[in-house]
Amino acid sequence: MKTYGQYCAAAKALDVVGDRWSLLIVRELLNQGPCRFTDLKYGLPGIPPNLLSSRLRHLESAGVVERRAEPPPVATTLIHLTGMGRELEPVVHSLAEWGVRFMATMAPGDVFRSQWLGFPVSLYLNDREPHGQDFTIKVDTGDRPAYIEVRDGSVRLRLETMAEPDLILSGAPDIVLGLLSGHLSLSQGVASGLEVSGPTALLDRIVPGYAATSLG
Amino acid sequence: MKTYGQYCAAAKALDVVGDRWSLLIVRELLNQGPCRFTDLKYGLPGIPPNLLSSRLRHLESAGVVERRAEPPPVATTLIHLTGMGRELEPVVHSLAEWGVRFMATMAPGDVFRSQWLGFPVSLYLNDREPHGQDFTIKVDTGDRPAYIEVRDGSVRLRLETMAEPDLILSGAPDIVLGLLSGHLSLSQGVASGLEVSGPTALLDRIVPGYAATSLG
DNA sequence: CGGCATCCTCTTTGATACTG
DNA sequence: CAGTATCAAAGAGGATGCCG
Repeated sequence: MKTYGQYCAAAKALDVVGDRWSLLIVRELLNQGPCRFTDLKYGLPGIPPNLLSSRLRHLESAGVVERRAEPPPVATTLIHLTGMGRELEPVVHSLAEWGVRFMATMAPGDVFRSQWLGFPVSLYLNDREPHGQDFTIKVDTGDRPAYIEVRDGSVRLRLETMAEPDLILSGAPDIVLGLLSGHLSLSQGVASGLEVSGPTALLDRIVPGYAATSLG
Repeated sequence: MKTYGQYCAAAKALDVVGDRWSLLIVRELLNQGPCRFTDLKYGLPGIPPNLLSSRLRHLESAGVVERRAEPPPVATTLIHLTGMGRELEPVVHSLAEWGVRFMATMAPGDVFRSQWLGFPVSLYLNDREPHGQDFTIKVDTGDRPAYIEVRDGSVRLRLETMAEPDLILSGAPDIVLGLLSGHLSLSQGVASGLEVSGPTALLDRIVPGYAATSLG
């Protein structure tokens, strides 16, 4: 991309990460951690491989990402965020926070990846009973499963397989999101095809307005 | 721009404001307030008018900006940010905060506009003596003058003409910025062509590390 | 496979000129 | 002042091929 040629901090930032796809590459590395080329491609549905390649070279030369040849058992090079790259987290998060307003309904053709649940989880969920028992919720949306881990008073999204979840949520991404954000009650979710197995009272601990909506 | 087709909050946000120039248009409206087409064009050096026009239409249909026909004495329509548009402030600010690292030197050919001093002012300057006397610094960088107003413990950038500033700073944008950010001492600034007239001790009140650098 | 590079078409951009 | 018109050049998107 051509630089803006403006001596302004915001324009200089966009000179580096303002190209199409660039901030989404950073999003993937923030959500997934160090990635192979293929992992990035999977997390960026729609990107042509030559563009991914070109963007990575640009971000690498700008010092946002770096490649490291990993020792066995990985046996490939992984793409990491540098310190400078991690400092883009506030940018990506504020964008996501602004963008949640468009998530009410899923457009036809929209693709979903489990790791994108990270934003709603950190935005909406917190543990109302920080000294209660730890628990785990498995979330299945058609992509690989993700896990909401409630532990030591914090709520985190995990992408690795976790044994014996206490609750399993299964359904379309927008329905699961509606439930987690408190915009949909459990009964509304179930009416829209959500399947729940396990003690639903656990949701009470972390979902905003859950008590209210479950009464209604 | 084609939508990313991803059911992800960050991608949805970029579907709306991810086009080239879009976030800079928002930057101008945040810094300048409601603008005429021509004011925007001046604050976005390098933008072709058809692109500005096209972006404004897109942002308007997305609900980020709106046009309002102003009564006399304005006698033209002004472009305003909507509430949704103002909520992009954290996005633009976090971008600017990330981008200040590229401001150490001004690239040849870079254009500068006074209103862009708003970011460094809110990022770097605060009043160390909130109960001291109010004062005003006029900053002249070749573009129209801007004023740093220190009043009631807060430091703000003003773009309207203000009478009788207590101090006048005059010099190239990168030198003025170096001084305001504390990366340049007063003597280094003067050695680089900065002209100062008035009681320089006032800078002590608001510039980070000023005491240290003025000693060194 | 994983990690790109190539080719081709289509859209967007940038620069300039022009109009109500 | 507030745009639209025109046009060349650059970039994006999609398919496919190569090479360890």
